[in-house]
Amino acid sequence: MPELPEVQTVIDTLLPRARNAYIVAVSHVRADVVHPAGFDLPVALTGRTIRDITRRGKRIVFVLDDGNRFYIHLGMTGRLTAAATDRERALHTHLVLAIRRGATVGEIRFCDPRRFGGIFWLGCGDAQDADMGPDSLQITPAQLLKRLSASRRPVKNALMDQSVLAGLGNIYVDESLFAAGIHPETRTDSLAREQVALLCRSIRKVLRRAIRHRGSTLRDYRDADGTAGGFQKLHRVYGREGEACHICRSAIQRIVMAGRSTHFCPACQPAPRRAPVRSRTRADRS
DNA sequence: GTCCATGTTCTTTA
DNA sequence: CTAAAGAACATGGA
Repeated sequence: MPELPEVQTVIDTLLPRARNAYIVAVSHVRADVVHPAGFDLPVALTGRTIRDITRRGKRIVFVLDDGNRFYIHLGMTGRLTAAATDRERALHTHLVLAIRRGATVGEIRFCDPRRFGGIFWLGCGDAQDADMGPDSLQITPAQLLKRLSASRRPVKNALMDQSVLAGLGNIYVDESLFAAGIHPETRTDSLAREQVALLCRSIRKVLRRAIRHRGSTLRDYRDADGTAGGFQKLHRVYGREGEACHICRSAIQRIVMAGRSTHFCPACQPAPRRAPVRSRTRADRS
């Protein structure tokens, strides 16, 4: 469930309990969530201190006192929580860090039923995110224009691609396109410069607002304290198929793009004039 | 039993 | 060749 606002909220709630925490022990490691395969996480982490936790796209990056880093990706159903040692452990808990801060002890737990998430060791090298686009909270109109004009895909598909722009997922792409009044099937190479600039502002605005409301909880997502988010109540299109658009009262539509549910207002986000999304046919190429 | 789900990566197709 | 579409991954809820 976690897109940028949820990941940021997890970090914001985890940091007060984890910064400068000493890792006493590492347990409940499920081998197939650790990358690279076979990496000895207990050896690397036991006795280290967590200096900081930062975010890059949807990645939660832990910075250790020895200069090494690793990140946790929550995938679809991952949860990262701070819990009292004696509190019952959830099913599908795949990593537990026993920590001590001064006189306070506790645990950081990673739980992920579907196991689409994982723990990724980075070491201390540079260029640890070379395959990722600019962060969605920092993106500038010029950067976005450059990235989008490099492809001819529907804008929805391009925005879902983490190498184009890091941090957006299915919910916030739909919400951002609605905020910008752009139909998801619009091809990126047909977006005007001003549309891209508006989209850029919309993305940042939607994300900041979602963070303010502590993310969207549809089912699984919780912050590090176990608290649900509130932004799902403020979604304008996501999950609102058939309901009235808050702006124009038209019925919100749902289609499938890139294998994902895609929601938009047919009036506020007018369909592209030429060649919508469909794949090219033999006749098109001749 | 069916379909669907907040994500990423590998494979196949065009 | 590259770009993009599609399938696969694993679990649970409706």
